[in-house]
Amino acid sequence: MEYNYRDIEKKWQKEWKESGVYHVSNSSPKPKFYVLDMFPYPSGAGLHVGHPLGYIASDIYARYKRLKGFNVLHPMGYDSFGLPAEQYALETGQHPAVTTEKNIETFRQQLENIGFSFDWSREVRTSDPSYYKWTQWIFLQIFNSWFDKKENKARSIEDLIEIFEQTGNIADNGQRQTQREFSANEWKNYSDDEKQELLMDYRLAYSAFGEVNWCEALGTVLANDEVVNGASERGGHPVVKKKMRQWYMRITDYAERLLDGLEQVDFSDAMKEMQRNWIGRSEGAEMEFILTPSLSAGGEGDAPRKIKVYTTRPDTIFGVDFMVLAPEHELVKDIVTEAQRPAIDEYLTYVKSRSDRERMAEVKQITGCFTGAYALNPFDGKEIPVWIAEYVLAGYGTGAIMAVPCGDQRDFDFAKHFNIPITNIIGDYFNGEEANPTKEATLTNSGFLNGVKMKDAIEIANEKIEEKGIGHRKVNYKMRDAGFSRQRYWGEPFPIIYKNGVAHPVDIKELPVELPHVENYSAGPEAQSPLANITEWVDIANGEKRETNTMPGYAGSSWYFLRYMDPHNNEEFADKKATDYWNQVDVYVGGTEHAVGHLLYSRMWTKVLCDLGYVNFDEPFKRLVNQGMITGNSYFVTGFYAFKLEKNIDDLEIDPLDRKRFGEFLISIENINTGFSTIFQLNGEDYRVEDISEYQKTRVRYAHLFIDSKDRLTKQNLIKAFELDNLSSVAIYEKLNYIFWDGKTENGEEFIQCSHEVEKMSKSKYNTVNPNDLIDKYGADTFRMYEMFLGPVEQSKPWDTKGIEGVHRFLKKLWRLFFDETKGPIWTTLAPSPLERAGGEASPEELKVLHKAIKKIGEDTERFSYNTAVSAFMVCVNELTDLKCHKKEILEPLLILLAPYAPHIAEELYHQLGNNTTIIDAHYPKLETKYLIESEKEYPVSINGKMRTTITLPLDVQQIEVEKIALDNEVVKKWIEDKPVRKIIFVKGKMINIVV
RNA sequence: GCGCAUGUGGUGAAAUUGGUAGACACGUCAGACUUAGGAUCUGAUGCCGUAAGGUGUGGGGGUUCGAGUCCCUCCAUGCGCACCA
Repeated sequence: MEYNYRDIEKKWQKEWKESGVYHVSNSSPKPKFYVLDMFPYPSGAGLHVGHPLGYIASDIYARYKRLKGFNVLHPMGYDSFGLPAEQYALETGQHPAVTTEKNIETFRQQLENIGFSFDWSREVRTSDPSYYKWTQWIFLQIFNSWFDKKENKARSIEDLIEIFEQTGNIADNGQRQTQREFSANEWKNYSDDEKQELLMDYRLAYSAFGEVNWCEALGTVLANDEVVNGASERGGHPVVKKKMRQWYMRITDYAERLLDGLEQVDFSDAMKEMQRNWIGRSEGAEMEFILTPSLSAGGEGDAPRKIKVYTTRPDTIFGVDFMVLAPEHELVKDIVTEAQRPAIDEYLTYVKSRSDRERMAEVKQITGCFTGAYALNPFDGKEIPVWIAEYVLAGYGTGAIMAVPCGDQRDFDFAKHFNIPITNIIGDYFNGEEANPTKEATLTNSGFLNGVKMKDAIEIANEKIEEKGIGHRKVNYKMRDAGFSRQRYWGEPFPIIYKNGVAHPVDIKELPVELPHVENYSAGPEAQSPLANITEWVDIANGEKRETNTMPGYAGSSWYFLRYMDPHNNEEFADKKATDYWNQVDVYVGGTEHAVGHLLYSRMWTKVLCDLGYVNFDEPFKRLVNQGMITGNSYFVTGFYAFKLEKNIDDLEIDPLDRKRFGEFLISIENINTGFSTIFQLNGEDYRVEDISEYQKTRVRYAHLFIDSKDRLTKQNLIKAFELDNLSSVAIYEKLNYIFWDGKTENGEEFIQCSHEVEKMSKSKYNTVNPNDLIDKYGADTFRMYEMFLGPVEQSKPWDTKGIEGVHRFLKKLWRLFFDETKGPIWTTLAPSPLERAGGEASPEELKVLHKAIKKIGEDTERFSYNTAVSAFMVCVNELTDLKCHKKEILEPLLILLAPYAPHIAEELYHQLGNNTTIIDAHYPKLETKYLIESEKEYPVSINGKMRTTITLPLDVQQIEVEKIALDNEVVKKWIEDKPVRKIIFVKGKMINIVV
């Protein structure tokens, strides 16, 4: 009987599905365990080999925990709202719901092929009205909350209204940037609309005018984490700043708790560091500099104008040589002198003309302009010139800085560039060539701080600043409130209605606010969402209008892990009993790419829900395991070559989603023989031969090519490839005139040189491998084990199918322990001959092999070291083969060990052995250490730390004299002959070291 | 620039606490069985050397009886952040 993985896998997948063995109940006497995967966005591309890595890892863990006697929640669902589906709809007119449904089917089929143990009865889809009803409901809870800084938690907005009615917001003490301060009486006299407007400054979900990241190509605003280097993360389209009314999550209020919470969770240091970095906490002081008297606000008697700055280094106050305002700073127009006004206006025009992208790209370029105004150093009264410059950001701190050129490189460069004299306050630490940000220096030229070490001076300066009443200590965060609205169709509608232009929540009884059907997905008037076009939906009675924005992609994913606990509940987002029972996610497996997006948002939402009493835990994920990315090999062409386009790239029919990174367009040539992809990169412009030299890399997509050499593409081969390619995308090439050469080489052959680069696997790079192909060839069990065998789960690694044969061989070898090709079943429950012990009783060697595996595999599984666990299986099967062990007593426990890794073959053989229940009902084999203990052990003996020989001793020997060892060991005898022995060291029962 | 990782054979990688470096697998070589082998099995395989032996975990230095592991320093690669005051 052969190992027929196709039939076996099909049979058991069907069986598991029909019997629902993986369905899990919310009540069980067993302890609970929650193993969660980051649910996928069902893209049209389907799964590639990189996707399942984390799913397999978590599935192994879930299956392992079940066998260990836990009630395991291991669900899966789909993050089915999102931009790509809508972009696709725009192009094809297909409703996103339809394409999403289709994509989910593909995903589901691919996932089922791999044999996961998900409880599909708990599947969630964020685009399902019965799901987003609760997304909207949670949004309203957040909308109806404010953050009490004294209690450091969210509270109901009703509580705040009560406070306002009693004391107004004066007691608030300027903690919140509100439109105005008011007393209780004033509050009571405000109209309802005014009250609502004021409350908006407090709500945790609020709408406000603000600068947003506007992406014209996608027709929507984006959150900060969705913008990478001035371009949209998805699609790589340019992003500009724009003032718009938007919804926000007041995540900044949770900055401190999001930081503190990291102490309690088991995330990797890198992940924690990334989150800390994103939150960007810094301690410092805010202080005011008075502008010279001539610049007081109005006439003689008015209070002088002040510039408020933020600094983390108040100790350097005497080193301030100039001040810089962000060009957008509101004070600029007031303080500029007549003489400087033309220069300033010119500079402002220049700044406005520059996109964020340019600003970021040209960081090194130093620009700025003197305002003509001077500020006074509050301690020594020195006059300090005030400049404006791009390098100071309006959005951070106060939008103004005190510049200390001897301590800050940017300030130093600026001072050098504009010839501003530099004061040295750090003595020898400053060499005049570059700034030195040290804290070790002893201050000089620093008034009352002279002779004080900078480290200590910070505290002294802070005290002095507060004492003089010119400022106070302040903690700042880089993180901003998260933009929460999108001008798109395919997302959750806001449960918000405008009455007289004031936002009101929809009555909870009316949820969900369903997404209406539209015929046309293009933007509404004035860059509004497509929903704005459906007037019959927008306009309710009495001039009331619906909010037409939709929620961003991270809305639904910020709480889905809670919905799995009670997915069919129509009364609540989840029964409190269910959330109490399942509690935190014990193990969360997913990629690092969500470090600052999804993970922060879900942590915040959980904290809000916890503050409001809906759940009992305020960190959603107890332990996070980041699977590494599986990278693909992309081969780049590095020689000279050229493509000439007859048409502008914009006229080519290319899926816009594939046009990553600003119109570059990608073509890959796949070498099917070797499994490598060869990729060229073609800039998205018409270009001619002479332009080529500046392009180091060029990609070509979609031409399938058969070549023998993996580093050489000949011109002829490439032409052949274009001819051979019968994919639809060939259409693109028919519009291309390709010319490429160089290569004048040894034998005059024209060729293109390739170098290869390892990058993230993605459809647009054409370096993906579909798991179905591998499963078809080797089976799901082989695929699962191979993905784990590849290396540590947490590590990124290039995909390479070379080693898969080895894993497949292992499974076949395992099969042969049970079946002989000709004889059929060969396992024994009774001794086959009188010479062997009766009853199938296993020998000590066999038991040792088994229990060694139980120990090693159990430990490895526990710590997610799956690659070494797979190795341990191989060792075990090799040893059993050598021992010719076919005893059920040994083989059955081995199958249970194997079941998490290769569930199909384990299940099949388990049944072949005569079991009638599925393996899920089995118990993980108990480790009997007694089988591992030996009475004697061979110890390595080293002399002076160098391994020389071995010696066999009884196990219980803790100490031994050198002379005794020397008695029957020639090597030791020789070594100690004429030398005095200093000491002998017995190391942890592992080895013996003799020092002579 | 700042922060965080990681550097071990031809390749993917093991080595849980400082204790026989290279488990396991790929690849390669040799052999067996075969009409055949892209099936299966056996053996060899870090490097230098016929061998004895020497040498070896990015480079240099240190601690230790003993270092892949700890400390210092330099180098390389990857990831994250990036005018954040």
